[in-house]
Amino acid sequence: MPELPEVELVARSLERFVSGRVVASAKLIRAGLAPANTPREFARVLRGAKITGVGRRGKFILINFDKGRVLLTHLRMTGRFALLGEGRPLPAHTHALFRLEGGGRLAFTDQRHFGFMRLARADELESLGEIRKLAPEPFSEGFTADYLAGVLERSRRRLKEVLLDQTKVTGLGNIYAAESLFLARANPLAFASGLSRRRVARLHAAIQKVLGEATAQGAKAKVDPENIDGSYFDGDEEGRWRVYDREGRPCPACRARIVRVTQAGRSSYFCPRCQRV
DNA sequence: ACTAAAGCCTGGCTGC
DNA sequence: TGCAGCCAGGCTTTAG
Repeated sequence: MPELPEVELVARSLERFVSGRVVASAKLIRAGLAPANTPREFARVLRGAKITGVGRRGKFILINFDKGRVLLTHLRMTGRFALLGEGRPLPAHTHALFRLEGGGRLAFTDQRHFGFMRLARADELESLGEIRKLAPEPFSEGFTADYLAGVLERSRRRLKEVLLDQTKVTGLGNIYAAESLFLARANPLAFASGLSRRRVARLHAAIQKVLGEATAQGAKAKVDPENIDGSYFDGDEEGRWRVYDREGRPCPACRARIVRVTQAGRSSYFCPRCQRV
């Protein structure tokens, strides 16, 4: 159920735990996980392939192999990896399994079957539909306040819907979008094109602050190799988010009650006083 | 081109 | 307690 900071943590964890390892055998257990590949191709290409590094683009994890191959993985809501020691039972909902030379297995599990894999040639990565359409990374040179202003100006949708559109801004999901809007004191229901230039600049800064802080927290997290799902928070859930999932609770800034509305089929949370339309 | 709504799945929680 | 209905941090596809 990860957004950019969680995906980043999963990528870094995989880098740490399995980079340099060689796949002894790979099995696509649920073929629908990787619709662009056949289970046979999956097994054939990955057998003997060495994991040379693990990266991230948007919410996609990129597992790079020698032989010029890359495995795109999207966790969607419930995808996760598990590195299993010898003799450990296979977790429930395992949809792909990689046996590693020298011992151990890497399992991809996904309770809700929303996750996605695609084995591709590294040289075609940028041309793949999944990657090509993505907006600039939030911490790249391309993601400036000017860029964001342009995107918002041209949209007829409401602010939060644009923030969730990965072709406009990458990495935000429902939670960090809500938190970013709160920090920027911007209303999720406001029309994107109506935002003042000043507020766009605040929103741009808020997105980087929210994602940056979460990513930094993730970098310090202790990760269980058997449960690589990007979770990094080990504190008291109360107070974890400023507005997300806090309907009826006091706004941390002004004590007004947080409101929840349904927007594009998802919950949006905001402070009606701090985040006026 | 753009946007809105339905659809993909399973499981946990809520309210009757 | 049993169960229907709702909800879940994502994205694609279809329809307009």
